[in-house]
Amino acid sequence: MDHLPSWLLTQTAVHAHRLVADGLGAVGARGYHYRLLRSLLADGPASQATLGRRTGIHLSDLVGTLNELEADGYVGRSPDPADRRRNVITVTEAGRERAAELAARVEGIQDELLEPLDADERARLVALLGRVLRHHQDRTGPAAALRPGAGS
Amino acid sequence: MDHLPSWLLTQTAVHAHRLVADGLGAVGARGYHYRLLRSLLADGPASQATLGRRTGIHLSDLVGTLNELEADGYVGRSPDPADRRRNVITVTEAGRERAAELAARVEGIQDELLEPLDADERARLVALLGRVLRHHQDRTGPAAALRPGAGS
DNA sequence: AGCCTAACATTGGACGGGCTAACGTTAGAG
DNA sequence: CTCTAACGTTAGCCCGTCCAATGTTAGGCT
Repeated sequence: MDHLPSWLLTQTAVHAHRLVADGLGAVGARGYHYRLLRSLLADGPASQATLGRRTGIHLSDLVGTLNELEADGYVGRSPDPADRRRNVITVTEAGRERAAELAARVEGIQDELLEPLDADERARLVALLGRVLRHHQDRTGPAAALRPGAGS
Repeated sequence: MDHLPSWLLTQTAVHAHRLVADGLGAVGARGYHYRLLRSLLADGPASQATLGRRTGIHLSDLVGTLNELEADGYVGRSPDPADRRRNVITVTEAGRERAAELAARVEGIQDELLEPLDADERARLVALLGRVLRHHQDRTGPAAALRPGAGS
């Protein structure tokens, strides 16, 4: 059991996830909040649909998460005048600060997570994981993004 | 986002998990089934409590999972004559075959998961993950196992 | 103009893995 | 003989992921 790559990966991820969830949970946030704020700041305001594509968060989950962020005043939801189907999501000033706060916490957690590894090893691990991840994203990721026209 | 170790780890784990879940799901099994059968064959029959400690599966989840395995005739649940609090879990012959079936599937999936990596890189990844995992297991694992008397 | 398809936002639900809390039973130590 | 602790079970929560169905709006095709 303890040498199966899939086991190692998922179990280590459990710990990583717990660290992050605890770190964010301590200030009343969770992963989705961070992901969304990040994406909004990095790539600008967007409709919920495009936001979902950018972050990989399901549309149905976006609704609730944005409700939370909106309730706390971190994002604004305004109907797109050019296309009334869309809600344009923007980050407020408070959201900017919130993003910085969460980013700092998440950043600090990386160190805790990789504590037993030195800088070189960390880089190697990141590189290896990156390759595996990209490989599988290329198989299922884009397909999911273009879901409707996937088959063609 | 795409360089944070915790992100890489959890996202890659999502893919790994999906591969395993699909592979096992195709024959009506899931991760817990495999874990339990493995542990029972490797380390022998055990009570549910010790089984939980060995596999890291929560006692409350064990109940249902063992119900499933028992219903399919893969394990037997018999009260321990020496300690009537305990249920001794044993693997049936069908369970042995089932374990082999699941092991084969899981084994095959490792290749799919690590496809973009050569043998050397796979070994390195496994080694790095193993170290990180052990590090965190030593911090939270035993504490969880000894939960009741943890503080003392 | 009209229709029909597709994109959009939303709701309600499911699932798997991990967890907590509570309860009754049984062992075993004091 | 009592009191503590381990055991099994049930019920339920959380987070992240995903599916199905609904109603609305845009836009292409005819």
